[in-house]
Amino acid sequence: MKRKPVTIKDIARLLGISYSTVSRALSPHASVLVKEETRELVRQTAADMDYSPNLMARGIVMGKTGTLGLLTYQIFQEAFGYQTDQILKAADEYDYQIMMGVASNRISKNPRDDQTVQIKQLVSWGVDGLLINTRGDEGESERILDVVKGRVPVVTFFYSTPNLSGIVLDQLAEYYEATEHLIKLGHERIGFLGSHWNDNTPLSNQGKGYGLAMRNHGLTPNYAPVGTINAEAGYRLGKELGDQFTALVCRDDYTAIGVCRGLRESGIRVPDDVAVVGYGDIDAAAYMTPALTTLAIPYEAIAQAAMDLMLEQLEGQDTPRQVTLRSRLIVR
Amino acid sequence: MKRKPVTIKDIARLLGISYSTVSRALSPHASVLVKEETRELVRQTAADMDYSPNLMARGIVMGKTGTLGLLTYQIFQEAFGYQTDQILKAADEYDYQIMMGVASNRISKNPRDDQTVQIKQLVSWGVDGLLINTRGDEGESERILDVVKGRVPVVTFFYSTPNLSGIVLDQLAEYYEATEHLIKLGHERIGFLGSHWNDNTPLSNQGKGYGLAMRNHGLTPNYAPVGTINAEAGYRLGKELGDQFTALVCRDDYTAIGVCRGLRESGIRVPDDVAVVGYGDIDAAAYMTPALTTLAIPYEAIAQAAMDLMLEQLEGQDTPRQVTLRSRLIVR
DNA sequence: GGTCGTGTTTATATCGTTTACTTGGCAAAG
DNA sequence: CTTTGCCAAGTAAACGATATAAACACGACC
Repeated sequence: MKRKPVTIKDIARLLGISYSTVSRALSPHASVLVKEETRELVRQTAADMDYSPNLMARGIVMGKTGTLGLLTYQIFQEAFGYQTDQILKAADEYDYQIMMGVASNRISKNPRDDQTVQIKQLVSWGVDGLLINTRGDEGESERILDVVKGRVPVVTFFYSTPNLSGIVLDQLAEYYEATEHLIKLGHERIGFLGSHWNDNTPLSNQGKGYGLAMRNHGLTPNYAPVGTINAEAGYRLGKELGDQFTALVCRDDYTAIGVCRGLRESGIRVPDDVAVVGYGDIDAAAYMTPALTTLAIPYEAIAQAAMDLMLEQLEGQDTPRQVTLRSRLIVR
Repeated sequence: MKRKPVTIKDIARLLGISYSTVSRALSPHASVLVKEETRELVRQTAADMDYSPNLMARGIVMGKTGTLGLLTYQIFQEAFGYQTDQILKAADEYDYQIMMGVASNRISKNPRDDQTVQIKQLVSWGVDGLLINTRGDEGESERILDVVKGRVPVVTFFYSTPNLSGIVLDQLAEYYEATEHLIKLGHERIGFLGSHWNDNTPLSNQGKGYGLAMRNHGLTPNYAPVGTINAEAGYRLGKELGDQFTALVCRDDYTAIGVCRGLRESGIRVPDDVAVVGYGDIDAAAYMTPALTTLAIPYEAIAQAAMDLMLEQLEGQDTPRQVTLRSRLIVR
């Protein structure tokens, strides 16, 4: 029972005027010339008829849509929500709509969740620009460049992408600070739960920061690999660790929460026997017992900076520029 | 330096054939008749030229877009991510794209985060249907009906919307079960942290279920109001409660986590002195100490059912139908 | 050799907009 | 009384696709 949508022509026919006049009257650009009287009449009847402009038609003739594509992945993490919320807000500030694409790790019938496929989709939909939450894997930058092919401006955020404008989180510095914080508290046997510092990927910057801090203070770094980001993985690890460490630096809050639980189940007290540092400052982190010391990601600043870089490119600037931001250590 | 996008005409010109042939060769509908040889040639050159179809143009002439609008709010909650992820998956299964709109409670310069404004936007973008995460506030159903005006099929989920197809969570039954669980454990002084059972909104079904269970077992219900869903609110409440109760039923996991913390700060042991039940089964719930007993929302089933109802309507069926689902009590 | 059928391609209309270009009025100026 | 100028409204050509109907080969058949 789908009702045929009301078009500009329907309004014109009803009012007995040409449809270009209707288009003009309804135009958001106030500069166009229409008699105030007819404009008011058209606006009124349009509202009465429940007219809503066909944005596809508008987009096709104007060559732009006022819409930015936002591409993320691993949507089910809390961090995702915070980041997206801030980006929506920042985009809104400049009158841009957001069209979302999600490239998960899920295996789908169609390979739609592939990052490149999602990018193609968004470009095909005519977005004016692309905001991409990078995952930091090998060759990501080239892959993005290759599929976008300069058709739309791109701004990435989270992990560094050479040759593309983007926001980078200086995880090396962040983890250096977090590790040093633990060292200053007197800890010596500090472990790191995440990617190895010798993997030459952006992901390993966490480990690099940790390793650097350790060595700079004459301590030996020691890491345990963690694959996926969830509490379960941390939990299993925590049960195995025993009393090997007096402090642990984790790749994320979920891992941290899991590891706390795992340790406690092996009779180790947190934070008395082992101090744990997370990453992300999820809502639960502050209120769990014990409260989790963690690094708070500057979601709002990231969104702001990303939007700035995007507008810059939309206005013609086309040499890529990187902005570096830092998470704040929250000691609890 | 935005490169002009390649169109079907560009390909036709290059190959010296008419552009309708190109359109046919590139058509996803295999039924159209083109010589296999030319089809292959066109496909190849299209790929070489980095052609990507303009989905707006396609949508405008076909009268449909293969896209469903997904409208949510309070995106920063973990539940949102899980739900969205499942919906993306279910939609993908039937070859539908998702276009997201987010109506937050945020005050914006433009009233874009308003539910009705978002719906209008999505409809203007030509979505074939609308999946709406309801918030359960007064008159929501009428508001949605009024703005959609039958232009596209609608399926809601979470809170009941009369006259619209939708998935409803039977929170009354869920909270009855959770409360009864505590009663069977021997608790008598059980408090409820959420909306009052006499508010005549869908939101109050949690409280109704709790209240009913209490009275059915000869106990007196006792509730404390909680406004926003976050740990902070629960925390403040927890500090005030003292040893008033031996068990607490909460409107959500965040509140539960906060209240645990608050109680503990007033010297009350959880779960020894007070048992706490949450709602949502967020990732941290299972691994915090103590592990949180909670109600797990059936995200996947909701997504599946929502998609079923949507397809039903897309195929012509237009009498609204409601599907009721239940969260599973997870005792920890 | 003309008629027919079959398999491909091409011309053309259309979708709902915007916009450059015309046209029509009407008052002020020459 | 014609010309100029200006404002408002109408005409028509895009935009990038799909779809329907018409044109075109080309061999088979009577």
